[in-house]
Amino acid sequence: MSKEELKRVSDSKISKSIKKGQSIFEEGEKLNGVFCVRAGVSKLSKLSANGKDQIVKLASKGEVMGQRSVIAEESSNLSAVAVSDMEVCFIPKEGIVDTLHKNPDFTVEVLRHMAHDLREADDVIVNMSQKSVKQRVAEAFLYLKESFGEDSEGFLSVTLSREDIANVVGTATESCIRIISEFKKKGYIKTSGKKIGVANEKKLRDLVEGF
Amino acid sequence: MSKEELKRVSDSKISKSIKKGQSIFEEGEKLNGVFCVRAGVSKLSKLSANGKDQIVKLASKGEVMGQRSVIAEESSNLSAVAVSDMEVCFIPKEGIVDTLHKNPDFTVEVLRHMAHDLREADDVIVNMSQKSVKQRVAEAFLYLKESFGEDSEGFLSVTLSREDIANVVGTATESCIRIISEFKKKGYIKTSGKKIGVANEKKLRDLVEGF
DNA sequence: TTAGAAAACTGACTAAAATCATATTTTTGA
DNA sequence: TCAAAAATATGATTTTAGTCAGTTTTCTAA
Repeated sequence: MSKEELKRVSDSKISKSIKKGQSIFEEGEKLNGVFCVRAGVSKLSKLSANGKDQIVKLASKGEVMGQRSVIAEESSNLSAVAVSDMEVCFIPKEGIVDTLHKNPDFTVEVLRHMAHDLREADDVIVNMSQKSVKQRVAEAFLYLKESFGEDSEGFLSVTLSREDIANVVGTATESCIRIISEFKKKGYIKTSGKKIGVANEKKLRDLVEGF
Repeated sequence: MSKEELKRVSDSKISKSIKKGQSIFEEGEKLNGVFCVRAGVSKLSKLSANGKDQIVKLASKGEVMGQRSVIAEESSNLSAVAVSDMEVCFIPKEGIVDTLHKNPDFTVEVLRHMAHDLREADDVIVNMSQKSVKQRVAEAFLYLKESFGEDSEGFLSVTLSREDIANVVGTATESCIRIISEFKKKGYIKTSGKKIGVANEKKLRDLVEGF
């Protein structure tokens, strides 16, 4: 499109407000379109057999949710729930499938994007299986800082509950809390209410690298 | 293409023999084409910081390796090593990129395929983070049986070393061996030399589901 | 504003898996 | 065919993370 065309399509649609905690779509649901995030952050998660949610991805402004399912013509393998108040717009399936077949450049663009997502997914697999919970928590904070930025006081712009952080990392909430306490005590991070900020990026990085 | 066109392109190329254990491409390498597997099985793995390989995918007949990197125009995030003697053929980048822009149906086909891979990757992430090592080992055997079949005597067609199995599952080799011994003792699997066969599929399935 | 609920936290204990050490078996190449 | 190397196996121990139980703090809605 790519950027321009997507923007045009997106702008033409009515944007919808979603309150924090509200669901956008559910695992198993048939999606008849994709959702573009205009503002706010959504968690994309999958329920595991033991009843825990695993957060696979966080989507923020400019990102598209549900395209995998629409393209593969499968029901969604993930649920999307707002982590903060959001603005999203909806693009119906027909328009997309149509464009995919008519505009090769757009399709290649989408393909590239998905190739990138796949690489990220590979990286997550390796992290999950080869790194300790402590390393993964450290990495999560670095990722949140890098991807969503921080406010004027150096706190992460996205505020996740401890449970959500645990679900990103793939660990028990209590374990996650313990590690957060430890990091705080060691001065790697700082907290203010629910807000968390990276205080010593180098130390966190060293930890992730295994030092 | 799609099937036909891919086959045509593929057939026109010289197929190359790869001996078991030989490398096809390395992590970080720039690929100027993709590899189609004609025969045999290859492991696609990524080296983690602690020096262990994580096997992300096993590719067999009909599967294409390296397309993610070629499409995203990035160097490969994975290494490919033959797990058995193989026949592979090489399709140069140019031909692919060209076709992608000229043949939208082909591109959509590739896109669908990648969407599918992405879903599988999401599932792996959840398994890795939410299931026990024992469950993952059980799942690995079921996956190997389902994906690559078994011989006339009921042994898995792909023979992986214990270390490779451990690297698929994301665990220490010793832990993997212990679990294999346990499964054998309980009659869930049978072995004959290096060969492993599923002996009680139901029990393995129950274990994966958490019973 | 305040009671009740939810989230965050802490401690004690248990279970799972990694690590280290070493033995045994299998494979391989000279 | 035989010695060395690699793979497989097993035991003992330690580390890591999960579970359970209970407390404190924070948030929320009547």
